[in-house]
Amino acid sequence: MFTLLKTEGRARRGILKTVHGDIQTPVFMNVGTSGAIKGGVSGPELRELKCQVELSNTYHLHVRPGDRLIHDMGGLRRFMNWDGPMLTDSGGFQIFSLAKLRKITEEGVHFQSHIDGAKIFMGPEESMRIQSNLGSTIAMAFDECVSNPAPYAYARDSAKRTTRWLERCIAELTRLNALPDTVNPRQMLFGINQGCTYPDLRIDHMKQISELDCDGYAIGGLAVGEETSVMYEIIDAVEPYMPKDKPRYLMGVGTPCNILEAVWRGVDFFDCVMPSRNARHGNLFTWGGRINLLNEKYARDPKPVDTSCDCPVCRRYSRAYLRHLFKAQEILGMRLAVIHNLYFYNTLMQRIRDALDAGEYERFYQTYRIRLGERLPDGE
RNA sequence: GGGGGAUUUCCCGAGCGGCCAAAGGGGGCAGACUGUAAAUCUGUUGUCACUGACUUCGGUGGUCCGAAUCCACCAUCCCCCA
Repeated sequence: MFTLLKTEGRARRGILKTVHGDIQTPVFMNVGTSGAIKGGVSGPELRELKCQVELSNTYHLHVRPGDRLIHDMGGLRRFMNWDGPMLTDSGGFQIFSLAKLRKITEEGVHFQSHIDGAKIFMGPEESMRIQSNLGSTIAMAFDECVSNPAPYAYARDSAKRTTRWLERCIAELTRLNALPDTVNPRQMLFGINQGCTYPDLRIDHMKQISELDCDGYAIGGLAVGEETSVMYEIIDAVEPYMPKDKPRYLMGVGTPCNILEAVWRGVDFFDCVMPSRNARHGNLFTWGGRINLLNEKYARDPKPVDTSCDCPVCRRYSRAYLRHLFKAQEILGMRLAVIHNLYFYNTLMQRIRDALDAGEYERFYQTYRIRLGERLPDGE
């Protein structure tokens, strides 16, 4: 059940009530693909980092350790000790990211496991069965994430197939939710809009899937090769056709600026590997801009990563120490960096919500949208 | 005391007469990263007046049109014999 609390222009402030707790939106979901945040942050620790929703992946967990095993262990939330809401991605993104290891048919997709080369078949029904076994709060429809740029005819045919797959997902999940040993019998389903960079295809597809009764709608297939300006144009084009009373999720996005822009355009849910991956590579976000901890200029810098941040890392450690940990390849360095970046993203969302509550989002957005993408100026 | 082997750019290490400012690692410096095959990938790493010039391969002197590469002596290190 999604409740819209307030709007400012197209920007929305809402709450999604779920069986695993309420989700205050706009929200950023913290990515733990294989049932763990890379860099070593545990489920319970996510709470301290103000994480509301954890995200894991159907394909990866099916390959290892197997979704049936996770079902038998009580579901992924219990398995990884995360008691809040969880969203599972469907495996559709792996059609894009593992493009060299798969073959698409109407029925589904044949993957070659990136771990051991084993043949894996995943169609809408398989994806729903796996996600049901994982027991996530929200399951994502099995879609094809197409790499941009793509030919018009391919984009059109692929989007049509994604619609047919969505109908199959709905039928299968309805059946699974009714089974007696289902981990979460009230698992929700979000449909996914596709159509590459073609506004007419995007709109047609959105109109079609909005007639199917999903619990939320995602925009997929963006930030996969096209210019950022094109991504915004597509959101602008498709947003008017998204149901107002359901949550909207921009999949895989993005930078802090992308999020500010997309909230301004009416998006409620986000997820991205950026805070964790960049952290592992020494790239940290601050309210004054990005910093690369590996830079020599931080070798003797006693300041915290972000002088205005109250995360567990900024309260205790200097840039110099973190840089040393990275240089010495101590895993603590990565872990602390990931903690900071996730806290930053979750705090960014909290401040977005606060600004919306106060009716001051436009000012907030204009203040930060450029700054957050730039390098932290020297000496700050 | 006698015999043999070594010494290369920040480090390790290839090179054994011209195509060598010198392979490949490491380290250093910088950049990328958007529903995670990513603790990964890319660039760069002698100096400068930088599509060219200059200095460099333990030291000094030599051979040669030309030497990191050949010769002599010196220095340092390692191994074997006494």
